[in-house]
Formats: sequence, C-alpha cells, structure tokens
Amino acid sequence: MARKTGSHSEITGPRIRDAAQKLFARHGFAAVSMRQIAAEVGVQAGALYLYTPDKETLLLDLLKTHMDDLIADWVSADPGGAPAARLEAFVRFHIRFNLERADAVFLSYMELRNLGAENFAAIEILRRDYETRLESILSEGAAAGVFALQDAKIAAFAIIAMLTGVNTWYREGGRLSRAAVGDLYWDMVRRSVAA
Amino acid sequence: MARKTGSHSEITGPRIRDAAQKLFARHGFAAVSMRQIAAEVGVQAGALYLYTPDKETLLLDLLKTHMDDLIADWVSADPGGAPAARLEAFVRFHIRFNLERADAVFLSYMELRNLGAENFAAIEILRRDYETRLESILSEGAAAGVFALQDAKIAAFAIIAMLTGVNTWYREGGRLSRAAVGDLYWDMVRRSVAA
DNA sequence: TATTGTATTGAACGGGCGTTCATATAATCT
DNA sequence: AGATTATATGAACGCCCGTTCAATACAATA
Repeated sequence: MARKTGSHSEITGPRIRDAAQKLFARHGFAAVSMRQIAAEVGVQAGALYLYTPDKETLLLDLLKTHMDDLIADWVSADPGGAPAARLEAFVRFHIRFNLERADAVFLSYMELRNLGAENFAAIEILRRDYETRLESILSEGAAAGVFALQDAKIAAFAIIAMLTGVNTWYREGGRLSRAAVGDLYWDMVRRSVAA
Repeated sequence: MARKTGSHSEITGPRIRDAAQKLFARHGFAAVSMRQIAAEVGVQAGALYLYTPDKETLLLDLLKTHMDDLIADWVSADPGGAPAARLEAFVRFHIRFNLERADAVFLSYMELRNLGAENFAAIEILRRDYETRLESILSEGAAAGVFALQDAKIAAFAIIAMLTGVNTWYREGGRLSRAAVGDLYWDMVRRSVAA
C-alpha cells in the first residue's frame, strides 16, 4: 500500500491548503497537527511534505496568497475617478471579499505571531500596501474638499477595522443580506468622513 | 528541595495568571506549555495545579476576569445623562481600557475558540452585555433625535470594532498620545451617528 | 507491454506535552 | 517547641508532536 489510486499533485496540493486553512482558523495554528490536516485530506502525514517544506511555510503560503488576492482583487475592483465613489466601492469590496473568505481573514489577523520575523515582515508589507490604498483615497478626497478628516492614516485604520468587524457577527441567512450590510456600513463611513 | 522560602499563594497565584496572560497573548494558547508558564514564574510545572485544575480553566479565568472588569469599569465610568456625552465617554473609556490591557484584549478575541462550548457561551454573554450597553445609548440618542442611525445594533458593532482596532496599531511613544487618539476617534464616531 | 517517474505509505526518530503524586520543606498555629 | 498545614519539588505516566525516509504501488510514457 503506497501510492493511492487516482492520486495527483494538482488535486492533493489544494486540498491540503484548504484543509489547513479551515483547521487553523477553527482551532489555531499550534493546536492543529500535521496528522490532523493529513486525516482531513485522507492521506498520511508524511505525504504533506511533498507539498510544503514544513508547517510554518504552509501557514505562510496561506497568508501570503490571501494578501496577494486581496490587493489584486481590489486593484481590479477600484473604479478610479471621484474619491467618494472610490470610497463607496472600497467599503462594499472589503465587506464582500472578507465575508467570502472568513477563514483566511481570521488567520491573517490571528496567526501572524506564528511566523518567523522575516515572514512576518513580508506579510506586514502587504497589509500596509492595502491600508495605504485606502489612505490615498481619503487624502485625495480631503485635498479635493469632498472629505473632512483630521488624519487620513488613522481614518484608514478606523474604517478597515470597522469593516473587518463584520466578519465577527455576520451569519448567512440572518436578519440582513450582504447588500444591506454594505448599505449600512457605507452610510456610516460616508458620514464619518463627510465634508 | 520542596517548598521555597517566602512562598505564598497570594503571590504565586497572580504571578501565574500574569505569566499565562502574557505568554498566551504572545504565542497563542495551544503554543504555550504549562512548563513554559511555570518557568516564567520560577516554579515547577506541578505547582501550577495548586492554582488551576487544568490549562483550559486557567484561560477561562483570564477571559472571565477581563470581561467582568470591562463591564464593571464601564459601569463606573458611565456618566449617564445626555446620550451624546455618554457616547463620548464610551469612546474614550473603551480606547483607554483596551490600551491598558492589550494582552487581555488580544486573548479575548483570539482564544475563545480554545474554550469548551459552555465556557464559550459564558464569555459570549458577557460580551453581548457590553455591546448592549453601547447599543442602548445609541437607541436612546436616536429616539431623542440627537443621533441619526439606521440600525443601533449594527452601529454598536461597528463602533466597537473601530475602537478595538486601535490596539493593532497604537504604540506608546509614537506620533499620537492616547488623548489625541481619543479625540480623533470621538470625532469620527460623533459624525458617523450625528443627526 | 515494459519502463520510468510520481505520489504515497508506514514506521521510526527524538522530544515535548498535560497531568498526577509521593515526598519534602517552610510557614503557621497551639 | 512541637504539631499541623500550605506550598513546592521532581520524577513518572501515556500520549502526541513535526519531520524523515526506505519501500512500494500507481500513472504516464514509449
């Protein structure tokens, strides 16, 4: 009993990442063993090392992929043009993107501490990049007089934290639809920076 | 070599909780061993079991104490009276309280998942209590016409998430004082709910 | 169909885990 | 001073950890 019938690296690889993301988000990086991940995939623990050099790199790949996707998706969702329209697009984009990837978002906030210093720094740079994109919209709007704010950087932090918070309470099939949540948050964000 | 000179439960007990809180926040509950906590205190692992029945209960005690303190401190900080004044007090209180207890706050958000179902539920009730206190201020202000908001519960979630986010970026000795941060956030919160 | 390369097993490695307990010493009480 | 109680040690329990690797079964190629 060695190689299994129908086994392919293009199948097993993604399944390992999916299982790891789900389990890390549910129980925490340190609480999940390589054997648990392997069991979820239906494989022995040793097989995981065909796909990752070690456990920390598996986590790093998940975090890096998430941040890369976040930035790339925002770049294509950004309508450009007037700051107010771009800010509204940002609010709706951030909520939608994060709700679609609750596990990855949770991981990215909670498990950074399990990375070594240089891996940590690499992820932080990506996060800072994303934050700066929002900050630029705010600064531009303030310069144009359509927003009134005292500190664009802090406003960006505040808005992102507020929007990311949706993930802690939103439940599919609950009182509010995703669109309704977008409307509510856009209303609050708009007023908090309105000139 | 058994009992150490100068040993007292009133001393060792708090030192164990302090060490556990610091290490859990830094590395995660599952990643920290009882032996590491004991070493931080300067005692052997077995001695910890004089102070807690097991590791999970140690975590539960930290989370429960934090939430109890949060509610009790807000109850005494709440000025009562006009909703706008109460909301301002809440904003400044939440930021100050959380910055003073960064480790406990981080734990309360990240390590709930390491609790069993009934312990989890007990902490959730306390969190809901705190959230409801803010929600009441918002509802009261909306009814009095001093606030304009579409949904008091969601507004409360949004405000708390925004304020708690300060902990992720604030650094002592940085560009902004705590008081300045309070001013900035109060300005944004005020405008987001202003009538 | 024979061969080559890929994907996987399963056992093993040294080590750390949470927890228990018999034992011993320090502090306190009578 | 002597007896009692509180506080701690340190060794041991069985178990699970991340990781490695020779052996092997399947898939792809020729």
